[in-house]
Amino acid sequence: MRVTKQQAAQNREKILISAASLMRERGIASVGMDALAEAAGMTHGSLYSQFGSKERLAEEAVRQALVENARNTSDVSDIGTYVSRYLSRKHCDAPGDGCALAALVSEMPRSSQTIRDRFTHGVRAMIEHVSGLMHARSARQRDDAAIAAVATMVGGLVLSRAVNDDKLADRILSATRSSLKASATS
Amino acid sequence: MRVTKQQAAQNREKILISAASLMRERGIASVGMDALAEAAGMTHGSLYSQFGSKERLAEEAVRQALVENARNTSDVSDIGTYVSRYLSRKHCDAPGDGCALAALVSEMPRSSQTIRDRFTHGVRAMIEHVSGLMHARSARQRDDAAIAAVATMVGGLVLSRAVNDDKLADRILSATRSSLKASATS
DNA sequence: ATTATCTATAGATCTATAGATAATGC
DNA sequence: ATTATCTATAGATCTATAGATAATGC
Repeated sequence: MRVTKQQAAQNREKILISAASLMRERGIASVGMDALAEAAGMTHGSLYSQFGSKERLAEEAVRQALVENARNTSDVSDIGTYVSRYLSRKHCDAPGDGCALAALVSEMPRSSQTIRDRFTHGVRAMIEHVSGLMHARSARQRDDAAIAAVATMVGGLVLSRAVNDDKLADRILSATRSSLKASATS
Repeated sequence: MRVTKQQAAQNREKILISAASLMRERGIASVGMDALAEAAGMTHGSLYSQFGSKERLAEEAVRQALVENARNTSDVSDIGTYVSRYLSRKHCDAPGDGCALAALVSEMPRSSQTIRDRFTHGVRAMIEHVSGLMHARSARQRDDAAIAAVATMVGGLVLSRAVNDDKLADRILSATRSSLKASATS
């Protein structure tokens, strides 16, 4: 049942992409190798021959999710668009395709150093992106404003996903959006 | 090995308090009944005779954690103090004694309805408390400002706990603190 | 007699590995 | 000959239950 090198590389990509999505949806620790294998359309034995361990697969899947995030937001060049997209119903309802920081942030205190390092790098990347969209005079002020904006976006998104009431979720999204837009114009 | 009714009630309290703390530290799903029993100084069989299932224990432990939160913040009557305490190094380093919303928020999308209902109630309670400390004219404006402040606090805290770099963690805490204090005086 | 707790264990699930299979790659 | 994948299974862990124990509560 051996496949071509090319096919094996494609399978690896497929595993990574589906794992990056599934881990954001269900959590790294909570999702099993069987579920990850099924999502990729293979048996779990194949995941082990490709990655060796769940930890290794998780490391690569976190990298994959962060790369997807960077790619999906690279076209955004103004803070209003960034905030509107991030704090949208669509983003709220699609954790598997959404921000890896919001999806994985709570697991980081219990994650390995390698995974936390990659996550931390992703946090810095998001802060730098948002900082570049800020209008404050000094770089320090822009960074501080960006950090606060990132915290508000991540907090607003995870809270809107957590609550068991759609109206409250929408209220959280709209209140955080308008707060960020008000502070951006001041 | 039977104990008095009073002792049994005390044991139940002890289990609840240590479970509320351990679940905030390690996550509801990630902590096992053995670990919860050990933390309470009992065997896991005792936890089952007291609560029947892990789900039931988790439901009560989430309630316990939210009650503790309400009690710990009931004395705070100005927004500056609230923000300073919430976004402090001390709070960041003590998830087991800290805000249940920040500790459990990411698990809620995968939690039972009962647990999510209690969590949602806790979110409303925090918003209402913070709203009462806001200076805006209308109730609607105060609520919106409170929601945004809660999102910034929760986001800032979970991000500072997640990153693998103490300097960045401190920067996140201080930037979110100053952002919230600036918006409170405007 | 009732019951809070403990011990032992069942059954499910999870990570991981060994060995077989079958097709590629040299 | 090498290797990507699959099958079968080991070993650990996790939730849960049955039955024993021993002291309370009526």
